[in-house]
Amino acid sequence: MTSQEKSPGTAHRGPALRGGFLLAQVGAYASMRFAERLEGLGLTPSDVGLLRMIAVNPGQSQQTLAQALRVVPSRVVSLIDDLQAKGLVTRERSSSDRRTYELRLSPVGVEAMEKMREIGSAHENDMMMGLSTEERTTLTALLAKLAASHALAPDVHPGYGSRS
Amino acid sequence: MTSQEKSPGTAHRGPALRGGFLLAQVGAYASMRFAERLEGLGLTPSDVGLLRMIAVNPGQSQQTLAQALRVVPSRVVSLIDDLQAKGLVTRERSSSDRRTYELRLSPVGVEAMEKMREIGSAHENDMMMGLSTEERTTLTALLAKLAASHALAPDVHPGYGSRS
DNA sequence: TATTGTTATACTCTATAACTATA
DNA sequence: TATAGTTATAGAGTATAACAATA
Repeated sequence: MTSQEKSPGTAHRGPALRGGFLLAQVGAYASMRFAERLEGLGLTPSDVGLLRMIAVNPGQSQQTLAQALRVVPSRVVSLIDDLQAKGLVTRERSSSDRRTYELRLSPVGVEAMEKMREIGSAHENDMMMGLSTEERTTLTALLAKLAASHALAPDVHPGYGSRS
Repeated sequence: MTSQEKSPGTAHRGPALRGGFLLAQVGAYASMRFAERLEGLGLTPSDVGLLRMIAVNPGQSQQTLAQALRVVPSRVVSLIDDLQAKGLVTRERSSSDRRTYELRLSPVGVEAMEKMREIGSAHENDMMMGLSTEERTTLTALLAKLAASHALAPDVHPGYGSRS
């Protein structure tokens, strides 16, 4: 009903091809919108992921983090540098192995996590706006199933680097 | 059933928060896998999107393309430079306005489109592997609904640049 | 004077490799 | 000798701004 000129481009390609593209398209859009919301907080999506990893597993070393995120250790350095400069994360030399740091959220970091949760909630509502409650549940379940079938780690966004 | 140590991180956060993250996570994964498949063809996901826009609307100018992709014109220059260097796209001065080029696929470009279609199809199957036929249909429909509700252009992946 | 395409430039992100301190 | 973290450097990707040709 919308094709006025000769332009195809709207309704070509069968369902066999659309799913992968839609996944990438909607996913990139979701990331973009989330990043926009975070700007107000002075954080990037990477920061958020990192903070969550630290919150979930306090005392972790940078190496451990690098492996979990599938990122090069030097990348973690600058990421944590930022977070520390913002006062969200503390680095403390481990007493058992003084080569490593123990990473923890500062009180400010804990507050930031709370704000992030609110932002995440608003983002979720905004993203899902067009779907009914039941549809949201279905979509989330299907996405979770897909994530599981590809062995995607529950909390790791594969967008920290290009390292496989 | 998988939480062995004290580590949470698997089952926290209610359904109210997971959808947006899953969208971004699975979407980024889909993009990554698609990019990997394209490497064999010597193309990037951007190239593919561009080729498709040109295939759908032959004779377009670079400006038109830049607007459709929401990218700065200079970006289109280097993107098309690449495609032309690979022999996939032709630039021809428009006879009505000699400032502009008319962009078209070369015969090689048309062949490449065919290979891309195969790659896309294989990618789709791989991505959806974990879902039944019915589930795939449901997921695709829900994603399409989401895309429509956010007014995402049917064929434009929002990943060409940072320009809103 | 306005528009299309181009070039030159700079900035951001990320990886690689060499280095220091500790084990 | 091996490992954690760091620094320096380089490459890719992308935007901005100045510019030439055409309108």
